[in-house]
Amino acid sequence: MDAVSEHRSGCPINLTVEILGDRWSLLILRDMMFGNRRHFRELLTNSQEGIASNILADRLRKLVEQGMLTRADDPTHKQKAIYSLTEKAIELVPVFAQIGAWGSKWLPVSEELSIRAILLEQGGPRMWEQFMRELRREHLGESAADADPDELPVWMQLRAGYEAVMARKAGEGGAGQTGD
Amino acid sequence: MDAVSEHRSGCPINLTVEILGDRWSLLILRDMMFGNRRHFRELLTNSQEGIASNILADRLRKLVEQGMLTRADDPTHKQKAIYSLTEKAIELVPVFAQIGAWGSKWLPVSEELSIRAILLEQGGPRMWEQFMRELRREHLGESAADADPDELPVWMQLRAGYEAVMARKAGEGGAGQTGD
DNA sequence: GCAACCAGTTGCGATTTGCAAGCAGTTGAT
DNA sequence: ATCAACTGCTTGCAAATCGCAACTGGTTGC
Repeated sequence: MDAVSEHRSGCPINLTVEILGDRWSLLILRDMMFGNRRHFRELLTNSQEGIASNILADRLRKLVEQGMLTRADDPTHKQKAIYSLTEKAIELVPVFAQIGAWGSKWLPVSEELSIRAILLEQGGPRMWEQFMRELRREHLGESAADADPDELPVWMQLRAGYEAVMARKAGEGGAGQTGD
Repeated sequence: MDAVSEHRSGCPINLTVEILGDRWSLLILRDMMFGNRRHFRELLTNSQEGIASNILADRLRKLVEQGMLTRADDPTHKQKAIYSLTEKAIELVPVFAQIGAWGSKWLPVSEELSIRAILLEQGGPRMWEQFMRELRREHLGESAADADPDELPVWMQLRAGYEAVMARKAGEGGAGQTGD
């Protein structure tokens, strides 16, 4: 995958697989999009799936190379790096929505980890667009001029859904836990 | 991934990645869905990306294990095996549509290999549903009772788009090639 | 009878993965 | 000023996976 571009084929599915077709890249983007992680350590220690630090470093580097992420210094801490989603990555929201819907239907998901996918599916393209606007504001620094003040932000709707499930589960008997 | 189900997490995105997150599984499903490949050799020798036979055999076995495909003997040839998409796999059509749309927009696709993705995107959920009905008829043996006789089958629309691009390219100067 | 075709399998070097530990710095509290 | 905790990684290494090439046992059509 150098400058002379050694791709296996020019098919859009294949080219996407070449970028995202491994066991970690999509999960990192998911955590940045839906879990609001921006720093290396956040991604490392809050990872549900337990990514290793060398693999995280490698994937972040590749995602930056591919134009999916940008890396910037954190002004509050000389050693911290802030990773941001690019427009290219933000436009994966509909892909995530469809994958989340499919996975929730066909795979043995846990309720609290799939509620957000289900809400996003139910919200449809309109909600996806709204969520992408929120991500642009957060990651690309765009203004909130086009924001609809009457609508609850999508990230808040998703968090509320997650917390409702957790609260119900805690009440039902098990010892509940908060956290993202 | 045994009976005791050792998953990294119950997140729908993660579980999907565990099944499809490699460099070949999605491409095999793509070729079966959009290229109408049903036999081992078809998948092997017509693969745009050049999959190796051992990897193809391994992925087919895993996809059958996961309930994405079924394998049956071909009555016309004692050695031939017919692979069919299951409903679980057919319902990946919207995922493919979104990935194809995203890839076509952001990656260096070739026109003739992305025209089908673009047509599928433009057709929207209505076209995806129609295509899924066609796949159910072809792979699950469902009746064509619900088919709309006024509508050109999706696979035919996609093929027509592909051939139109190829014909134009051939006319424009280069030596064109047919083939799927 | 024989070439072509069928779905894979085998051997093997190269690459990738994943775990554990370590590193050179920075920060904040004492 | 000191020190523990935290920062984004890097390194070493064993295990698993990948991908190429050759090969297998059997079937089919001519």
